[in-house]
Amino acid sequence: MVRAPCCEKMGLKKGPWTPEEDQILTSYIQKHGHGNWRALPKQAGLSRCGKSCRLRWINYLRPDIKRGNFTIEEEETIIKLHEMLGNRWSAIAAKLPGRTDNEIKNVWHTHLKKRLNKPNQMNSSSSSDNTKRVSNKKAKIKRSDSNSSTITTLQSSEQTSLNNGNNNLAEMDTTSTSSEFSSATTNNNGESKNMDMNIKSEELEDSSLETIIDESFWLEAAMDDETTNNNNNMTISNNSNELLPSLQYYDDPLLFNSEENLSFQEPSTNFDDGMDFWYDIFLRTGESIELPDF
DNA sequence: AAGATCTTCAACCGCTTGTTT
DNA sequence: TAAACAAGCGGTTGAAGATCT
Repeated sequence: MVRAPCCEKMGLKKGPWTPEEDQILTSYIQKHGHGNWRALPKQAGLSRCGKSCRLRWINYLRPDIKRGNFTIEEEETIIKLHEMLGNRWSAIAAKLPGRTDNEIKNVWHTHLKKRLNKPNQMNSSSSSDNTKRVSNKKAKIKRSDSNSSTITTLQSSEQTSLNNGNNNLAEMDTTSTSSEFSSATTNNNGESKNMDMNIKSEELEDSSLETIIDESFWLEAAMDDETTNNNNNMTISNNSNELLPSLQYYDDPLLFNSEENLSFQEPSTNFDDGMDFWYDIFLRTGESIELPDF
């Protein structure tokens, strides 16, 4: 593919947009829409490349853009979705109406990432939201290629701490920059399923939270967090066409609220709907999920 | 008060993906 | 089928403002 010449070589303007340019772009799109971004600047009379116009419109001028600080709920959502989706900002933005991928990316890098890396701040916060933030920090998505994805989980260590009152990550080699360990989960038939957990150095930094936070914290979190209300095991077929989860509930009333009735439907193979489905499953179970090929 | 350092975020860049010819 | 094109995505940059020393 031949790359389109950059703005500079075309003699087009770069850098911050002026209010006049904003006005021209806004009024043009309101009148004519944006059929072809490449042709738009010329037709609108702007000395910008189409790419720049598109970005300005999508990230700033669009009428449905939500302005102002992110709410706690929005931050929660970003954190949860980031655990599932990783740095797939556009996919995360799709779940937050009025927010752009760029904005979410910035918020993640400037606020949320730091916050999650500072357990003291989370514990000292007056808001219970931070408790949820940590307790929800159970899984990460691993998308090694476009055909397969895995939501991996830190819950095995968490589970150990809850069940045994022992909060350590004994199986992890925290001295290496990239470690692997496996956790065995049990399916309905009592069979174990090994789940690879590829922990990169950055993730290790995050997972070290679990080693710092004491047992009582996790007990509180378990009581507080909806994701631990249903502490299920899930059987997942290797065949992506047969991804119907089966559930096995723990008897522990502390961890499982039997009042809540879980029901499942056939997961969609459409990415957005499918992600909704698996995200919901993930929230309910906190368990690793191998995603199908959407 | 002023310079240094840090933080934030709009914008850019290069690459990938999807569509058209 | 391949090339060309357009749009979209995520990583990165850099200017401006805030905070620190």
